[in-house]
Parts: sequence; C-alpha cells; structure tokens
Amino acid sequence: MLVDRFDLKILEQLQRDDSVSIAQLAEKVGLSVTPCWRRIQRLEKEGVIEKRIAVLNPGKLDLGLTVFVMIKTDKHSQAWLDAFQDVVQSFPEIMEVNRLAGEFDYLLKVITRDNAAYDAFYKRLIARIELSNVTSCFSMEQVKKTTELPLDQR
Amino acid sequence: MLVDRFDLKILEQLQRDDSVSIAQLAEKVGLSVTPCWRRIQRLEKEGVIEKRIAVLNPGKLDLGLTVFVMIKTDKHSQAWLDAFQDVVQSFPEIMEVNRLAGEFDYLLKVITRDNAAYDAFYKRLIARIELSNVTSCFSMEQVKKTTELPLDQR
DNA sequence: CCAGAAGGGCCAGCAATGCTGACCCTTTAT
DNA sequence: ATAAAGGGTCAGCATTGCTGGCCCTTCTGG
Repeated sequence: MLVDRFDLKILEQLQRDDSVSIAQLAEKVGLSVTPCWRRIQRLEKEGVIEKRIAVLNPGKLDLGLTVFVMIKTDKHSQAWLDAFQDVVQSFPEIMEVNRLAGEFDYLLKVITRDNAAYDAFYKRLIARIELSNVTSCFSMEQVKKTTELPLDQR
Repeated sequence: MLVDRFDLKILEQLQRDDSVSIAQLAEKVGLSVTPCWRRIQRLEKEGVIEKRIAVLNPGKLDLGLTVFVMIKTDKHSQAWLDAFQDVVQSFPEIMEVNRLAGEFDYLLKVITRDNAAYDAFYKRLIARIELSNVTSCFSMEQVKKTTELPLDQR
C-alpha cells in the first residue's frame, strides 16, 4: 500500500484542521464525498492517522515553562535502560524523550508551570534514577511551533 | 475567568481523544450534555482549546529522521533576529524552535526523510543565514512522545 | 433574611453530518 | 478483451451538533 497525492492532500488538511466536515474536505482535495470518506477510513485503519486530538494553549493553562534536559549516563545495561524508560513514562511533565547519537545520550523536553515546579520535578527525577550528567536548558521563547509534518518534503 | 475541575476533565479528555461525541464526553466528566457543550464552546472561544487536528504517524509517511540542531550566533541585532525568524518559519522541516538561556542560543527540532534529506536541508539552512556554531544531534530512538499537557500538575 | 446571579439538569426540535450500500462509468493492467 | 480498482452519483437512515427555553439549586452580597 502507498499514499498517493489525494491521500497527501487529505492528510495535509486534517493535520492542520480536523474540525471540517467531510463535504468541505472533499471539495478542497478535489474528490467527491464518498471516495474521500473511504480514504480517511483507510488511512485510519492503517495507522497513518494515529488519533484526533484537541491542541491546548499551555500558556492559558499555567504551563508556561519549557525546559530541555540533556542527559549523559555511564550505565549502559539493559536493566538501567528499562528503568529509565519506566521513569520517563511515569512523569507527565516529560513530553518527549529522544535517545541521541553523539555527546549526549538523551534529550528530554519538559513542560512545567514555573521555575519552582521545574525544580521540584528535577529533584523527583534524580531521586528516581542515577544520571551521571544533567544539563537543563531553559526555553526563553518559543520562536516556532508546529504540529504539521512536512508532507511536501516526501 | 479561570479553569475549574470540570474544565480540566474536559480538556484532559479532548487532548487525548477528540473523536468522541459530546454525549460520551459529558458522561465521562460527570456533566449533562448542555453544560458540557457550553464549556467546550467557552474554552474554544477563549483560546484554551487552540485547534482540533489529526496526528499522523511520521514513520508511515517516510519521515523517520528527527534531528535536534543546537545553534550559537554572534549576531545579536534585531535585524538578524528578524531574519532568523523568517528563515525558520519558511522551512517546513523545522517543527519547533526555542530560544534558550545558557550555552546555546537556539534549539531546533527538525524532521526529515533520511540522512540525505537532512543534509540537503542543512545546506539550504546555512545558505540562508549566518550561524557561528551549529551542532546536529541525531535522534536514534523516540523513547517517549506525548501531546498531552500535564494538566494534573497545575 | 432576601434577591439576584451563576450554573447545572431536563427537554424539545431542527439542521447538519456521519455513515453505508448500491450502481454506473472510466481507467488501468493483465 | 476482461477484470479489477477506484471515482462519481444518489438515496436514505441514524446520529450528532447545536440552540433556546425553563426550572431548580447553590452561592453571594446587600
């Protein structure tokens, strides 16, 4: 199975705005309603569309602080790795964790209310797992933020 | 205006799954349909709910490479800042840009198809704006990824 | 103590949308 | 030449979205 140009147009629209009716969507992508709807069904079934969600405004919810945490470890056992996985999953403040190639082992993106909340988080984190080096980079300003994948670059 | 416990329950549900009917949502949060619907309207009007979108699977769309780019600059004029803003906005591969406090000035999150596509992106980027130091950190594995804000931490 | 405001519950009802099946037609591939 | 894939159109039912109206309880301030 592959994703053709119609699919891409549908996905582009839906990842930007999910609140349109299928009739409107069909018109935008140049299909009639039925095949458009069938494609959406297929894309959902195949997992190309993972979920439909509401995007909230962190600022209005008193979650104004974003911190990137760079982590080095000297433990490279499977046991440590499993433990680390469990720990990061259990913290809702941790939005994203990537294992990196290069100087740092992990990069975490953390969202909290403020400095005090971050500090509390940090203490809880290092109490749960041993990390040989932790560098916190505070975000001063979100210059760009998008949830839209670059589908035109495929 | 503030966000009360009912609002939080509604937001928690919606940021997880937007595809439920209001009737189902109302039942989950312990409200009847009408007040639940009115709250959603209010949350949208006030911008707490920013948008409704479909989340796509990058892997199934041949967008398997995530790279974090750390940037230092020695230009700190308003003109450079404006130019930088324009440049990052114009690259769809750049998903997120944060201005940092500390050693690095900016952290970019970039999504591309593969190594070759990233390299092409990198060349286009440095051709567009002068950067004194650029460090690319390749993500080997996405250990955690969530779109759900930690509302219980408020 | 009373009055008013806020907000939830209930109900009714129309309009719009979601969703499905059936059938036809064109294009493409074997 | 034939079959399969996929788009177009249409019909139609069920569900949902959305709105207004009304009542009741709770809370708050005079």
